Amino acid sequence: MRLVVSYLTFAAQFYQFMNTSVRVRFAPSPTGPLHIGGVRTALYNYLFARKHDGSMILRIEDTDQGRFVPGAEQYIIESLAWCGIHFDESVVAGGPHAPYRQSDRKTLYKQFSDKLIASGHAYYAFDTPEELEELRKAAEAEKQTFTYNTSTRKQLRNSLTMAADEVDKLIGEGTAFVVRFLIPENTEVIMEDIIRGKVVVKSETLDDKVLYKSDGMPTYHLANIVDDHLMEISHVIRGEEWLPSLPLHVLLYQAFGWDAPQFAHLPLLLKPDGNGKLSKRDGDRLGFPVFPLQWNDPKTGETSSGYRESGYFPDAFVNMLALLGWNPGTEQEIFSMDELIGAFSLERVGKAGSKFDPEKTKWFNHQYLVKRSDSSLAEDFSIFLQEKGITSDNETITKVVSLVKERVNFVKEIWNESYFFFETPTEYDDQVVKKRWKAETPGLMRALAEILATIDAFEPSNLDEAIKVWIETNGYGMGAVMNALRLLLVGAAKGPHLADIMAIIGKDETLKRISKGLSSLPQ
RNA sequence: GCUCCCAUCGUCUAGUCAGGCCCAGGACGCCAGGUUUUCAUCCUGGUAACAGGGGUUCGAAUCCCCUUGGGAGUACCA
Repeated sequence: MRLVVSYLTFAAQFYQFMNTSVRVRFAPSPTGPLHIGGVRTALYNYLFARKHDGSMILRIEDTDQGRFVPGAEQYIIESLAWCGIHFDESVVAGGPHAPYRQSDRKTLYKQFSDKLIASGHAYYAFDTPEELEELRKAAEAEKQTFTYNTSTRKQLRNSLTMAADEVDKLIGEGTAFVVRFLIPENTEVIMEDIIRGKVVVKSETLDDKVLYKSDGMPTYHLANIVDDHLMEISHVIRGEEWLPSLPLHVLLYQAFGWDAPQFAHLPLLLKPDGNGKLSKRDGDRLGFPVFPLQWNDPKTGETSSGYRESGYFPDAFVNMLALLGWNPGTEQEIFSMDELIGAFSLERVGKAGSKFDPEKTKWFNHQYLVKRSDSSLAEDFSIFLQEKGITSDNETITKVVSLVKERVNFVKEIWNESYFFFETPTEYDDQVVKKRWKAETPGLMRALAEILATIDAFEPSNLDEAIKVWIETNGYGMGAVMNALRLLLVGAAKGPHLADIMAIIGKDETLKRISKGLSSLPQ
């Protein structure tokens, strides 16, 4: 007969009824830069917390001393801050459950490991990594997988197979040991996931995971459960890669006699082409950032590009990420953080992985760029101008920005669409010359220059009117005149309305460009 | 291999829980046309999907089963 174990305790359900506060955590490991999948997990946690007036906690899970990467923790904090994801409790802000870095909580975990041993839910194991490695290899040679579980633990060196005094002796001598969880036999672990529904696993397919390492540190599994319990986490929202660990975690809560939080396992972010989890290499290969901020690896010296440095607005980036795997069920696509908070629900998170689309990400940035005020855009753009050694007044830059912003996705692209406002053309596009610069054009341009010279107020409306009258009076073709004029003023077949260009560069510059062009182009 | 998860246009997705309103809607991309003094924007239109097979049902994208495909996990990593 199977013993049915369900983590779905009444208390967990009561969180809703009792209006007990929602408390969620983002718990990254500082082993490198946080990639956009991690940012999305943090974002969903944040949206959920804010939506329910709950608390958002940042906990650093650095129980693997061998994988510590200097700067990674700071990177994570800075990245999330850039995204507008703020924490109520964290290594920086502190909080009622401090410390929030697991390495700083090290001494805490042993008592919980001991407790599990005392209650018979865990045991000591003395097998060395080398011995286990050998067993794995041997199994692999026979196309099998070695698993430390019900079927093998009776043959291994642990407190299940050894006499109590021998175990005591070994430990007393300082022999290295780990603590393993004793997976119960013949049990069905029944789990409830907010996104996936009911998931059932037979306990004998699970293995006796290490809870406490020989270096005196807990593994992720132990530390995670202990801290989530101690920190009173109500909902665990994390990536789908953790789903296979859920049975263990549920069993752990049971072993401790604790109420488990509710779980929600998010679908993964997949590479844009083909299949598989999005990775750093995909970004390099396909030319888009996979990290929020630029990252300089302290070990390899390698630099990875970031969304911030690539010119993305944080709110556009967040908006894009929010819609990857979640949707509001309406046709709205542009959301501020506050709107996301209002609309978000875990029930509307999909189950299937989402392929990341760099093109749509650019579209989002375009939407935000167009929406941004001309003056704030001008402020950003003037930094690019300064770098190019170009000086111009704010009013001009603002006007220029307003004329070209519809055409670009990024602030840095404004230059390509507006350089001719700041620089006199030095060369003329061959194709355009061929197409627009006819034998009669020079005469036309000279005559036009004379007309323009008589206009004092270089305003778009005046210019349009004067040119129109002149063209109509003389029976010229609008295209013949304007395209040639554009060639002289811009040097290419591009740019906004000509009168707007002339009004901004002014009368002197306009006339100068015409005469300069006339002297360098064929007569 | 084993365990678990997943499956609608090229991509993100609506619709699936409560079967008919769906010969499947929106967005990105792409293509065409229109507006325009250029380019772009913009507007209009188009392209394009229920993985396959069985059931259940008067009726299935929606429910069930199988197959196929994809993903994740399988460490003294998280």
